[in-house]
Amino acid sequence: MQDETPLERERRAKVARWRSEGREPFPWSFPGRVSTEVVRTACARLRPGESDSAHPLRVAGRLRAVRVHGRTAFADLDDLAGSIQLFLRVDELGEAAYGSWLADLDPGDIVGAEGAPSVSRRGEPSLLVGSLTLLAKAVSPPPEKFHGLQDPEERIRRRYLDLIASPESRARFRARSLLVREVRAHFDAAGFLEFETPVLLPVASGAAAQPFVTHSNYLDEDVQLRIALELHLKRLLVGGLERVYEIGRVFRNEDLDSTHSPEFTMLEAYWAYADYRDMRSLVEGLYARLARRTEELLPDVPAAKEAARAFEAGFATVDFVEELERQSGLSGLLERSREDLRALARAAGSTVPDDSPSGVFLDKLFEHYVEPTLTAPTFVLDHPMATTPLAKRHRDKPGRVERFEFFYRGFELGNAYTELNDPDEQERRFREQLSQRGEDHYAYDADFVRALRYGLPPNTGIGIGIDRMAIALTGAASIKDVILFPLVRAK
RNA sequence: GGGCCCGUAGCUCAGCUCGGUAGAGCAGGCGGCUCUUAACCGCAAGGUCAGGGGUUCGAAUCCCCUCGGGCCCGCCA
Repeated sequence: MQDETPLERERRAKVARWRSEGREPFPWSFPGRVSTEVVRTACARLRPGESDSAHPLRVAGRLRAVRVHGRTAFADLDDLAGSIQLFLRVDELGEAAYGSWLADLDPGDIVGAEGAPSVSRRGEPSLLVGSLTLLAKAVSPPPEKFHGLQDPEERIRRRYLDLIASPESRARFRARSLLVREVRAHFDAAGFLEFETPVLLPVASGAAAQPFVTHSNYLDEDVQLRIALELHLKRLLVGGLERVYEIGRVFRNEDLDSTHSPEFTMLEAYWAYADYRDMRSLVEGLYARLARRTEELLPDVPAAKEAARAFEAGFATVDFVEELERQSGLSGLLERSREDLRALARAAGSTVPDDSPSGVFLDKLFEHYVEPTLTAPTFVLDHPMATTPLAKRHRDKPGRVERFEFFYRGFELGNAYTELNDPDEQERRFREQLSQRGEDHYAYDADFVRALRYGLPPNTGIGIGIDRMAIALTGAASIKDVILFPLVRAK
């Protein structure tokens, strides 16, 4: 065996011994198994020292700690529901079986146990084991039982070890999965249809980001991985599907840090014959629901409790320009020249290039003066036209678009517009974007513009970063704590 | 792109400031123990100190390079 450690050699010897005794160390199944929670429930009726041998139960999971006291032993068995203490006695198992088990069992082994629910004299719910079955030998030892796996690199590269060692990590990822289910339920109930649009495209479009490029042997052409879901979902509205959404991976060839990942999960939804005010109501309901659910899923996590309280109170609403002027003490921002805005952004510490459009400087000012203050759930409304090329102009406020972003704990969780649906204006804005960039991988999606010429109904659309949603609700410190396998360098 | 920090046994960590033959706990081995829960007690074992180079009589420790990682700042609408 390659790179076998002495510990692994020892454990393989146990596998060999097991086989030589005619027992299978990797059997096929363990029928009739219940979760450890069922055993706990059964134990709740018992007093310390009692056991219910009339109603045996079968559990299966991973052995964590084994505590041997001569002719009695305890072991903790973990499953997804939690854990239960196994209570092993010579009196129950017999000398030979008991001795053999203690010789050949190791922490990390996957075992099945059958026995009577019982409560130890010290009051610990247990299973008084009548028979044990090895279900899969752990040839490699698990991480340290008390401190777990601490090395942040190993926790990511070998996530299975992190999940074995950290109940918190397991609970967080379980919560993420169930929250995504909740998101789907919310959109489904509102009459939306979920679709899967292409990942491989001739030209990635719908956002300004560096794409990943790969090659199709069939076409003998380079293709790009999508950077957004928007343009294909809007094509579905052109086609008459009216309410559509997708939860899918998008790819941006950029840095990995605590809030960015080169591949991340985006929800986008488009809703025909509705505007951004309708979308606001939908989002408000969504987050109230998600926060409640998070609290159920993670009752011991303070951030989950805080979120439940925060979103129960609903969202605050502020106007982009009014709030920026209020927080910064500046005035007349919409009337100021680009040079003036650049100077203000510089003064606020931004180092974006001098030739950036004026909207970029406004965004930087907002990030600097306002975003850190947006700790409570807040909708920010009606951004300056210059910051937002793809939204429809505001029906009442000159120089603005119909847009909202929403914030919680100081960072942006989503972004919605009343969407632009004029094909000629859309084409003009794409061309402007191109001329600002001048790089061929920003070539625009001409067929999308062609689709709009056939008539895109008035609609509202939203993008929600699912990873950031998970961070905000579960209180995770980094996007790496909510993405199971973040991109790492090959070793 | 800039700055700071980390890499020692399967795992969790000391040792590095001030150079002198590598330390502990967990896990594993052997022995003991019939109510522990980070069980406990005793004995023995376990190392390419990330890799390479340099300084030195002598390097885990000082210097240089490389690899991998972390944090902060900047950039990424």
